[in-house]
Amino acid sequence: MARKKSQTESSTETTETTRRAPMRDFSRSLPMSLLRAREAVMRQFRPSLRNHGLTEQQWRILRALTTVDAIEVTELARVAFLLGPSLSRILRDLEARQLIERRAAKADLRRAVVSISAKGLKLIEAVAPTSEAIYAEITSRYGARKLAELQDMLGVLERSLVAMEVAGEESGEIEE
Amino acid sequence: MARKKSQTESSTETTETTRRAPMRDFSRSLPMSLLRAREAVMRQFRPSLRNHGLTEQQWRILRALTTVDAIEVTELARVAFLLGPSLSRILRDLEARQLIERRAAKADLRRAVVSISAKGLKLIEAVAPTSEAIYAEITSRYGARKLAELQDMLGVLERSLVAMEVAGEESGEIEE
DNA sequence: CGATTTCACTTAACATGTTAATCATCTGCC
DNA sequence: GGCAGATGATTAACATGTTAAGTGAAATCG
Repeated sequence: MARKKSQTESSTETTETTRRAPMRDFSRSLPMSLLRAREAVMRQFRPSLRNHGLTEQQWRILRALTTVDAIEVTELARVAFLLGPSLSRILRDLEARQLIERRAAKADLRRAVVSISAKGLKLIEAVAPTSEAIYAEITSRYGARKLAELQDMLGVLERSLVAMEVAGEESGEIEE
Repeated sequence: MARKKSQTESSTETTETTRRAPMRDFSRSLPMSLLRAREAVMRQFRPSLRNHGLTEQQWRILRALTTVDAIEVTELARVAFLLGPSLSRILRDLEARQLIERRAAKADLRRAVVSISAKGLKLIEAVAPTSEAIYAEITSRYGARKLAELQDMLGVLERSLVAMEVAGEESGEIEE
């Protein structure tokens, strides 16, 4: 908890003008930096996905399904990084479009097991070339080594924050 | 693409086998890395914001408004990095809650000028200490220098991609 | 001027993010 | 076996993301 308030005070003089240089500090916050970077990346992919009638999340799910034979919904949510409710809706739609197949797990009827269909695979194969070309272009422009370094730093950040959450819970704040 | 199919039977311990190293390449893509990192960051802030009845976007807007006297909607969308329709809805709600004030520009009745209200300022001041403490904690955990380097790399990436878009348009694809 | 086009929003419509509640099954314990 | 609590998945409700269409005001051009 010990935290010295050092650069938190600089906001007074950062607001030197209040009219020009609109919120330099704010737009440079970490969440904003990450948001803008991700948006800049996705803006490259969205048109191609859209041409094939897929949203970004639908693509993530189908893409994930190509790497496994079948997978339970909860596990799919984890790998595709979607919350349960979003995944539920999307799976319903993808199933209606016959891009995926779903069945109940024999040993536990609560669990649903999902897999990609032949039609879904065909769709993926139609989109993949463009996507990979875009990804290659990004890698080329930014630099493969730099890109790897960036992703490494993002991974470290992610793990730092998970550790931070754990640290915050080990007191007695599990009250509800 | 090649991934050896293990087993999806034996539901109980399938979780054991399947959860290790599934789709390594996919979950390591740049968009996923950025998404997970940002989510890990925002997960730290959301509870505090929620306690004050604010969403992330509402906070972004109010926070942006504290750095200027008044600002036009389009410009606010640019700084807070929100699309017009989202901003329209949020401004409507914030205005109903009397956290902001809105008036038409004298010189151009199409434009609306927004500013934060006294009530909005008070709310910001109530939330800011916690937010800044969290941000300081993140900075401390990850390292201030490393954080600055990360944000710099994100900025470079963003500019690379903008340049990439421009390059894609300079042929004749401005057809409708 | 006056019609047309452009511009600054705003609405509409649909998909997802987010949290809470619901539902069905499962598990542990008696 | 049966019941209370845990668990997997879905549904509900509201907020935002995203693209397209609509609205009113301003700029442009004939």
